[in-house]
Amino acid sequence: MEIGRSSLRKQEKLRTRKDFEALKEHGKACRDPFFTVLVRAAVPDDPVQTTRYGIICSRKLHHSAVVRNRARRLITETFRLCKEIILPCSILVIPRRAMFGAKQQEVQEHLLRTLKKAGLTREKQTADIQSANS
RNA sequence: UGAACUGCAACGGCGGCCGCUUUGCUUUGCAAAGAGGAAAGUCCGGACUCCACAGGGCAGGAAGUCCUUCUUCAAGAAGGAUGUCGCGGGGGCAACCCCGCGGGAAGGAAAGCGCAACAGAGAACAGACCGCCGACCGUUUUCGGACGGCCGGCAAGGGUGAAACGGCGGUGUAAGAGACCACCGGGCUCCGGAGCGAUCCGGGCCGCAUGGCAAGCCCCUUCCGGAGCAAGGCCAAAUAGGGAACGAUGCCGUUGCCCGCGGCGUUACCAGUUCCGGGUUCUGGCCGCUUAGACAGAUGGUCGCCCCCGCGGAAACGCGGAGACAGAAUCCGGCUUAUGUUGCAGUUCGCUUU
RNA sequence: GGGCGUAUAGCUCAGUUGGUUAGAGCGCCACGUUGACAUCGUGGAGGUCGUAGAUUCGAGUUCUACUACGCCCA
Repeated sequence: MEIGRSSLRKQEKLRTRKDFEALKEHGKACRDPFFTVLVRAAVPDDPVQTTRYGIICSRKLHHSAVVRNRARRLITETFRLCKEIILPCSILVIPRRAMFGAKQQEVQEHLLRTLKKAGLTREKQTADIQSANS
């Protein structure tokens, strides 16, 4: 597995209002200085077992659309680069004000640390693959 | 040559790797296209769509000097002109005049209504506080007059105010006053001339009687039917089958209101029209929808080089930093607001040289 | 995206056709009353009227632009 050679499709995004409401109600919250993450393990009866993500970046966080767009794009890019080492689940990321102005590497660092805290990274289970690739 | 301000124009360039949206094709991929001057605020106008008509009146809204051009329903933009206001300079005792530069929601104040606090005697065809003058009475007297009271005349001086009912000099008078005169200013539905026109110039008349505010009401001229892509059209699914109004001098729609116009039918259940409620939902899909065209929302991430700045260095170069304001959602045009760097042009100021 | 509305004391609101010093209730502070508290009484503090510009002699009020907050739509 090599990081940086993956694509994202529409199926990997949370698209309906039901998905967002379910995550807001039943998701497990993990807080970070950069963002709040709501995670929920994949539905057992779902045969696809994909990792799906969503972002909430409302006008309340920042009035400038440019700043909000950059936050969204950085998070999307981080998911694209790191999706192979994340277990199948639904992730909802809500950026916080401290994240505005950060670089992509910093966002990736914070997101992986938060997901590792939640026990959703594949690092331990696939340590041999990681070492073999590196 | 430097600084400040104003206006206009362009916005980082190239390449590697990974990736996103749409379209097309010979479909495990390839090719093409992919944010702005403000995309913003939503302040205006138009296109477009619907409301079975768009007709009339009232209300409401927008614009407002003149000419030309662009545009053209209307707004709006550019250039020039006129008047006004502000600043600077000059003239004049002053009122005011002349010249230069600059500003813009620049119609009408003798159609009418309204307002002007406080101060001040008086604030709109006003006004006698301090004053000036005269007659009479009283006291006093150095016989010039002074003081007090009362009656009357006077808008010249002081003082108040944002604004005090033309300015200045003279004649005149008891004192004064456009009461009268010269000059200046002002007004006129007067006359003549110039100009397409706003308007200007000259003459005459008016002694000056009606000054300010219309981003107060209002009047005049021109224009505007209403709502807006969540407009609207087609298809599908689901829920409910509940409540209210309506029986033609009635209800609903059409514009806020009226007229007018259109729809609804008579057996009171059913059915119908409209409204409310309920259900579904980022409306379920497609069209509208775009040589960018999304519908959890694409136009990105990272690396290298060249541009810009700072430091070190003779240089090559090394290190660090910065590239503003800001992201389409039916489209187009205008206005306003946010803005860094570079280039060009204009104005003002400083320095140097001739 | 489109169409509207509001902003005045810590809170909820008044403020007339522009006019002197912007008011009311609750709250707050001090004093009195009480052994102490509540209640009550007296007094007081607290306002760049959301921001800036314009009109005017003079803007909470009129006009323009901006900011913040809120409501509606099929």
